[in-house]
Amino acid sequence: MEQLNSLFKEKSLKVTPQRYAIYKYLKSTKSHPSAETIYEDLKVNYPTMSLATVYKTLRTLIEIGLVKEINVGEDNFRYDANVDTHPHLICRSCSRVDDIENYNFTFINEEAQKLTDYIIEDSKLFFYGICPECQKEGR
Amino acid sequence: MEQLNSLFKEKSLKVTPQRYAIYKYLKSTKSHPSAETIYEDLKVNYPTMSLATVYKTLRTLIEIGLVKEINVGEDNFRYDANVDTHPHLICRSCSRVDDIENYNFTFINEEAQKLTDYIIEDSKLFFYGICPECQKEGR
DNA sequence: TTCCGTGCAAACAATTTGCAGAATT
DNA sequence: AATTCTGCAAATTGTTTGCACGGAA
Repeated sequence: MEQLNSLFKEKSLKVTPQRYAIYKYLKSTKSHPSAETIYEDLKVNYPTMSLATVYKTLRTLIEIGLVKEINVGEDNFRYDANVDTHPHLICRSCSRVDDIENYNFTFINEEAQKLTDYIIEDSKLFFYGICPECQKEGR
Repeated sequence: MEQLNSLFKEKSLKVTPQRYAIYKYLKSTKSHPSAETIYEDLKVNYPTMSLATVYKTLRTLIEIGLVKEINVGEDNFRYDANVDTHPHLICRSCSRVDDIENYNFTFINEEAQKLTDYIIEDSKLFFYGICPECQKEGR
C-alpha cells in the first residue's frame, strides 16, 4: 500500500477509500478478476461503489504502472496487480487464470530481440490448457 | 484455399463468395486486421457484404481451426490466418502487429509444462515495443 | 425441396463519458 | 478553498442474435 500512497502523492492523485479498496483487493488475490468481478466483490463492503469508478480507478492504476491488464481471449479484460512480467496459465475448460511464478521467462525478450528490429520492452505470455481440477473432473 | 474447400466439405459447410473472400483476404495479409478492417476492405469489391457476416464467418473459421483470434490489448480482436503458433510483435506507438517467423518458440510450452500441473496445449506470446518505422520517426 | 448462409436491424455487453454533488488535499 | 473523485445515467463501441429472403446442394 506504500506504493500506492507514495505514487499517488507524486502524481497528485487522491487516495480515496474506493481506490484504496480496489488496489488492496487486487493485491490480495491471484484470481485475475474482471472489472465486473471486482465491483461485485467490493459492493458488499462498499455499497455505494460504482462500476464506473472501478473502471476509472483501474485505468489510473494502469497508467501509473501499479496494475496490468490482460485479455486471455474472453469478451472482457482481467486485471493483475502483480506487475512483474510473468506467464499466465488459462484453463480452456473452466477459464481460470493462474500464474507461473518462480521462473524467469525474461530471456525470451532477449531471444526475440535478436530476431527483430523492434525495440522490445515487454512481453505477455499465455499458456492454454486444462487445469488440474478440470483434469480430475474428466473435462 | 484447398484447406478451405476440403475442410468445408468435411464439415458440410458451404463455400460462399463471402467466406471465400474473407479467408483469402486473411491469407493474403500479414497485418492482423480487425473485423471492421476486413469489412471495410472487402466492401469495395463486395458491396453487399455485411459486418455481421464477417463476424459469423470469422467465428466459423476459428471453430474449424483455419483462423486464430488475438487480443493485443486493444478494444477489439484481430484475426490471423497463420494458425501455426508464432509470437507477435506489437508497436506501442503505431499499434501495428508483426509476426516473428522462422523461429520455433514451442520449446517454451515444454518448459512451462515442467512447472505446472496444467496440461498445456497451446500458447500465445506477445512482445511489446517500438517498431523500426516509429524508431526512425523518433516516437 | 431442404438446408444453410446472408444481410439487415435490433439486441447485448463491456467500457467510457458528462456532469453535479461529495470528498480529499 | 481549490481541486479532484465519485456515482449515476447516458452514450459509445465491439460483437452477437433473430429472422426473412436467397441460393447452393
